[in-house]
Amino acid sequence: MLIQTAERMSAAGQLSGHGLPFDLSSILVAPAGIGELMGASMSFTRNAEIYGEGEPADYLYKVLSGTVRTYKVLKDGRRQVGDFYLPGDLFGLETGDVHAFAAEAITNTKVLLIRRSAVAALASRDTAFARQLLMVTGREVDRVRDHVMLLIKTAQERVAAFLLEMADRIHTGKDREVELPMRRQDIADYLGLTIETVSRTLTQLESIDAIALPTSRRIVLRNRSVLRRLNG
Amino acid sequence: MLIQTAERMSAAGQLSGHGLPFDLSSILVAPAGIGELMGASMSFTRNAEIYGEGEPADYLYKVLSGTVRTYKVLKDGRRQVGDFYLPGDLFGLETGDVHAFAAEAITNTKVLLIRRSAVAALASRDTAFARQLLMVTGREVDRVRDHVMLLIKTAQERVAAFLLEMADRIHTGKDREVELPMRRQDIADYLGLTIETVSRTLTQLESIDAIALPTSRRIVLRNRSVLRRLNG
DNA sequence: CGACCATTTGATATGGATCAAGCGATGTGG
DNA sequence: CCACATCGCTTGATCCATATCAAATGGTCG
Repeated sequence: MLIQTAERMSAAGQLSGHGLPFDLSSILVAPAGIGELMGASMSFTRNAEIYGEGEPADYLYKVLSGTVRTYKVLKDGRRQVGDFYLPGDLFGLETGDVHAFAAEAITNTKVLLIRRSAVAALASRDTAFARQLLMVTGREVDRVRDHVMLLIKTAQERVAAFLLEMADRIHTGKDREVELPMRRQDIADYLGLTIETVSRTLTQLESIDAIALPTSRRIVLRNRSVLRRLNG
Repeated sequence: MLIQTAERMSAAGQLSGHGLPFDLSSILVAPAGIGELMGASMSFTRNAEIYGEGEPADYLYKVLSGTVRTYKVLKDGRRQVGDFYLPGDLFGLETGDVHAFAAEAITNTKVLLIRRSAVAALASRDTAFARQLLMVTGREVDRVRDHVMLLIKTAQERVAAFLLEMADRIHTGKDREVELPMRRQDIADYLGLTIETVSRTLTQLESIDAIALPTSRRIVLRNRSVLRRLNG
């Protein structure tokens, strides 16, 4: 990723510069926009790479708008999507000094960049910030563990769990409906299935009236309890 | 787990009581035994429960001797082993206030107990400690992510990766040989396979001279590069 | 020695993958 | 503004890796 091309703001400087206790929640949970006061923001078009696997992890990112996928590709081309990130979500936080997964924009996406060095500096100065950072990382552990639990389930269970999760995370007006930002291939690679199996499973869920598919991306959750029952 | 039955030591008291900078590495990487200076130690026999899923997470644990498995059981009985923990490894560190996975001793096991509240207190006082805690949690994220990558591979690839990992982590005298502490069922539930598939795959790896099986638990890595090549 | 438990091996079934086509929506150039 | 190319998705037919069901073998301990 070329940082030079970004519209840079005073961001990282402010982050590491002030001495006041810093509330991490402004990065983590504040509505998109507030965080913009302290970080360069950058835009990516559909399918653009935000960073590659193995690149130096100098920044962490907060989604301001759009959707992001992280993924890893095995030698033979199999791709595993690690997670999807929606507005307000933080991604790119790594243990090592390089990114273990690559990141791409699924739709046109705007992200806030936060210097990793600034985060580290602040954490070593501000205990409350450090605690929040630890919490965020801990939640990431939980999410990845949930992903492991997902991958041992049947196709029906995986797809049902995926739909419920997305319905929870994507806040549209009506809460019986989800507009999925990602393609079937992304879903398949997240769930460890093929695109055909995902498609067939959706059709099948439709046939038992658990969902409806007005368009391929728009999904109506007709019967959440049926979907929930499909979980181990 | 009933703490009352443990041989208690001054441990947690000391941990939270002193004001000196505390080196987390003594908990994390020091040889088993050193850590014992500050924590209750407790012993568990083969298959004994250390804590159950959903129990309050008041302690975190360091393996002094033996081996531990963490796991979760789905409604229908399918079991997923989260990870195996060997001497020196830390487990039971949670985001929430309850354990997301249960923990059991695989062999007779001795663990060091560390009060979570003491860890939290120390982290808020000692920046270096907090940083190390974050590192440990970050490494956990990496481990779980690796587990996800494992679960999308073929049976051969999973078993090969498992053997290589165990050979790296279990330090016996000779490094061509591993003595596995866990049963086939544990391996199967870790890899998301059945016990029969694990067994057959081992037999198959033996037939191509990648490994030898002097006994069912003892595995000789005859040809590491073949095993490594079996990875995506 | 005998009972039990762990592991292996064998026979068969099956869920999801693969291979292959068709269909619908979207966008582009004429 | 239409015709056609492209892309994303669905559907169909078949295959295969792993699960399931079943039995035999081996190892351990009272």
